[in-house]
Amino acid sequence: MDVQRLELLRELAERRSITEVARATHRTPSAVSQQLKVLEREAGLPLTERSGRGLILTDAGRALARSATDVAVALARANAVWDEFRHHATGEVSLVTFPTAGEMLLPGALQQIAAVPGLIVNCTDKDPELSDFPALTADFDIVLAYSLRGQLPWGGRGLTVVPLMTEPLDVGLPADHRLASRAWIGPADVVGETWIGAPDGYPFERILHQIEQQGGGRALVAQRFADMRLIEAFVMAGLGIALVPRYTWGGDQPGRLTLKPLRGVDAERQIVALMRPDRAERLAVRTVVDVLRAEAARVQAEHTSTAPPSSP
Amino acid sequence: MDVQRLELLRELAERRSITEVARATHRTPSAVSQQLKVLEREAGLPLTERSGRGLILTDAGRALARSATDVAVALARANAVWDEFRHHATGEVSLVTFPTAGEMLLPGALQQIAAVPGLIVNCTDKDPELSDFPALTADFDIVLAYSLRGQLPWGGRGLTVVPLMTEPLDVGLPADHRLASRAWIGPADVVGETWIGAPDGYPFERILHQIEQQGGGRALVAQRFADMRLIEAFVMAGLGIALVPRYTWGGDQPGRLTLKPLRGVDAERQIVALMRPDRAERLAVRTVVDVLRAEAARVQAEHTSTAPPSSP
DNA sequence: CACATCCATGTAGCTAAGCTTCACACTTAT
DNA sequence: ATAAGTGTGAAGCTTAGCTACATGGATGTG
Repeated sequence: MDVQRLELLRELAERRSITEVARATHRTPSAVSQQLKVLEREAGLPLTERSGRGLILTDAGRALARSATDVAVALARANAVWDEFRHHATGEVSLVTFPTAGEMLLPGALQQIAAVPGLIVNCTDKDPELSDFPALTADFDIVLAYSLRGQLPWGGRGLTVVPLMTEPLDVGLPADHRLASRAWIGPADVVGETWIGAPDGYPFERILHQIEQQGGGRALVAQRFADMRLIEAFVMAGLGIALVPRYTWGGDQPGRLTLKPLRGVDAERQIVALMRPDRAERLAVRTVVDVLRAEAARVQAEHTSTAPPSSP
Repeated sequence: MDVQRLELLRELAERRSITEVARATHRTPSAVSQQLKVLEREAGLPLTERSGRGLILTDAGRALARSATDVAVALARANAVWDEFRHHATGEVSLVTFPTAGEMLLPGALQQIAAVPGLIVNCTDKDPELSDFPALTADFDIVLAYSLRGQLPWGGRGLTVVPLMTEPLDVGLPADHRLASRAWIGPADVVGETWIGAPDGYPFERILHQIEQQGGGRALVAQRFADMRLIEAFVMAGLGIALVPRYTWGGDQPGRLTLKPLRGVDAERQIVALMRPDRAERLAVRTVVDVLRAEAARVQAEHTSTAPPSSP
């Protein structure tokens, strides 16, 4: 019933391999194996089973790992208590983001965080196609993730989810496009267009499918890019139109690219912070998340009041 | 942030002295002092303060101790999880009771518990006058306690309270008493009587005061005893009347002592199991409490159906 | 006022838990 | 078949945390 051992079991439940757990906890695989063995002996029943050259957890093992999370949460909360007593959220916080959210939120957020002494935030970006968002919570304190409405991939995993904002997805058009003077756009207007899409597996594809269904036709996807800057360049060159997140759009080249809201299709993405519940309790982590929420609200307010996309 | 150390701090919060904590945890005072020192250094601010030759906790220390309880609860719950997987509540459970509840509940309960292999229950009794019920939870897993309605002494301490039963307090009369044929009794009927009371400090005294207020007079308390058997003997000898818990009464001497319900006065006591929240999570403890609840319900049902005190 | 007592806390040393290193068995890919 | 991945075991070392003993204040008591 030692906490360290329970923690190891929990890591094993997430990382599926003793070698990975050892790497993550800066230990030898042998040490991890020995500790899990002790835990198993204490428990009195097998917690793991060999499967191929790896191993998997038994039902008992999974159940114990689940309650190990509660222990970790309580422990992290205790830690937060004395951080609050000292009035400073200290320590390092690691964060991954997908590119567009990072561009939109992180510069402003980190400027505010710089004012907090002793709080260090390490940011990285990862391409959302390659990455399984929930899995990243094992290695990062905060994972900025997005999902389209209706699909909620991070429900049953026991992760803490903090919504930051919901961002409309508009249609990006070159300034000289035939639809550039319209206030908004419906599926039928654009179903025949040439599109600059996202690679397979990106959730944006689902919206394109919706457009096809609602509009009654097939959208021609000429190119598939992950980088939004690249997509915008293609649109401005007149090589196609694309779905563009409204707030993320820098508005860099006024006159060469305009955004039109899409009606009749549920085109929104929800941007959230994803965390392991114990890490979410850390005062340093909570502080960063609060700043992110405020920054997201600021961005959203700025766009809705000053610059509706129909009349830039 | 080690759990062992947090546990020590929590013990210190309850026992107010390092020596006592050392005794309770089977350690040397020096060892306890060293560990608390480490914890203090980790926390970065003082957790204790010297006060006379002892010491007291600072605000930070108390706050940390509180959250240490949550950690202990989570840990105990994890422990219960694998106990449930093994389908047997094992281990030792210690229990204190006040005499009357012990007589009423424990024999039946322990007979049932004997059927559970590996579950050992150690019982003791303590006189309720001498004992501060909440304080006993530091040394016993389960504390059987009682309180009169309205007064709830175990509210803010963060203890787990499981109600077992509410027991009416009747008036015990000798069989040849002038009121022995009445179906029930009001305050005015008995305010002038000679009473066999409880020692000062017992909550029963409050009910006697209520009777005096409602009845308009003064009750003459001839003797004060704590032992219920003794009180009953005095009543049967015609030396006075007394408040007798209805279900506790053995009914030993039919015809020599009768119980009459008291109307117009809120004469009930609530019998509860009092536990430290982490101990309450242990499967073995929960099992014992469940048996106690069932036994209490059985006793109550038996009395209300077969033997209303007005017609024995 | 000295004395005994009770408390917390330091110092020295020992024990044992938990780590690393190395070696081995086993399973899958090339 | 060889190589590279997996988890596990035995031997040894490091160190966290304990005991034993000694010390310094604070509180009663002759």
